[in-house]
Amino acid sequence: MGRRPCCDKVGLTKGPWSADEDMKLTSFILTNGQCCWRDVPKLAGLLRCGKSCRLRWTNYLRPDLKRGLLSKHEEKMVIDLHSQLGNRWSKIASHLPGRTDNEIKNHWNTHIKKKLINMGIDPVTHKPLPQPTSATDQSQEEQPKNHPDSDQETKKEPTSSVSINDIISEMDEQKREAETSMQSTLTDAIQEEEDKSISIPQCQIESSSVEFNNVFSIDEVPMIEPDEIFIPFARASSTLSSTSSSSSYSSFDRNSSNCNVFGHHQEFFPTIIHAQSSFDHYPTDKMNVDFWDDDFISNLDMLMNDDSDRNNLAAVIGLEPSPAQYHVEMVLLDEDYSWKFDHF
DNA sequence: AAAGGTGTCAACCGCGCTAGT
DNA sequence: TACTAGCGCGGTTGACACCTT
Repeated sequence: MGRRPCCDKVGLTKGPWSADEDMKLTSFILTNGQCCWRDVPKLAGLLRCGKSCRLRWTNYLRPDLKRGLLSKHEEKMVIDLHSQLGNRWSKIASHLPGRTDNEIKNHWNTHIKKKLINMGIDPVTHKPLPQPTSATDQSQEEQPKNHPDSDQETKKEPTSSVSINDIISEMDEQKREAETSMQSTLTDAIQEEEDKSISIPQCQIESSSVEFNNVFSIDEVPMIEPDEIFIPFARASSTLSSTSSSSSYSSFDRNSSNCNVFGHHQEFFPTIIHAQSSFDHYPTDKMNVDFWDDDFISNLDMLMNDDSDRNNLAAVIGLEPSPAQYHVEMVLLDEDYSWKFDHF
């Protein structure tokens, strides 16, 4: 037996809300606060059911809502939270002030899901797809969800570094040839850069034990605290990776939110960004500063998408501007999944 | 310029959970 | 304990905008 309808639908308006309805509802809520939703339409003079009023208010009229597309760091948070919480959109939304569950759900279904699939990552499990280009993989998202449910949400399935390696090594195989050709030129540029001392206040500059090999395991990547995020400028060459532990690391000025990726150290690519992003230890208010600053993200985006920057970069290191030679990937790793950005 | 296809997102639907009686 | 009412959630739909041919 189905549940009784929340209200008598006879004579009630459905569909898009008019400006007049919005105004009535808004002024009512602002004057009286949120009370019993069933009574709201009656008291506000609306021919809507209470449920519709609640939805309209929470998803659209609430004054604290952010409008517009999710920023990159919000998107990243959504992905990370989804890997931990599954399709619990309201839980995810609670970590993103000003965003609604509906908005996040829509964004997930229309944007993020496709991105992940294109990256060869299963949007349900957040693990690499077995055969990323196979058409049959598309159907995987139709499979029953295997997210941890509520009593399991803190449990994490161990990520298989081998499967991640499979994907990455496959990609690396493709870029190895191109990288080889630029290796000798890069060596000179890198040596020159290593002679410089990069010192930026408040920036976490440290050597990394991570080896940026063609194939790397996330097990080899040390977890760091969010406030210790650094940007290692690994060379776009596997054979140069062994020098990364002694190389300089560029980073960005946390106070000014200026990223120095392009300002002074264009010789190097940001290859790996690694952050422990357990939100249990990473309160939302911290997400608005430091690493996830929009300026920083947009600068990275510029590097990854702007041909002129690539060409400038090529000029600096004395190469012909050919995107194929700079097949650089930016990988963000988490305990549960790896997230590959576009590589150019 | 028009038609068809695709993407986006606000809104709806129905179920589950919880509090009250 | 059983039932009801209300709310919140996730899944789905449909209208509109935009894109492609």
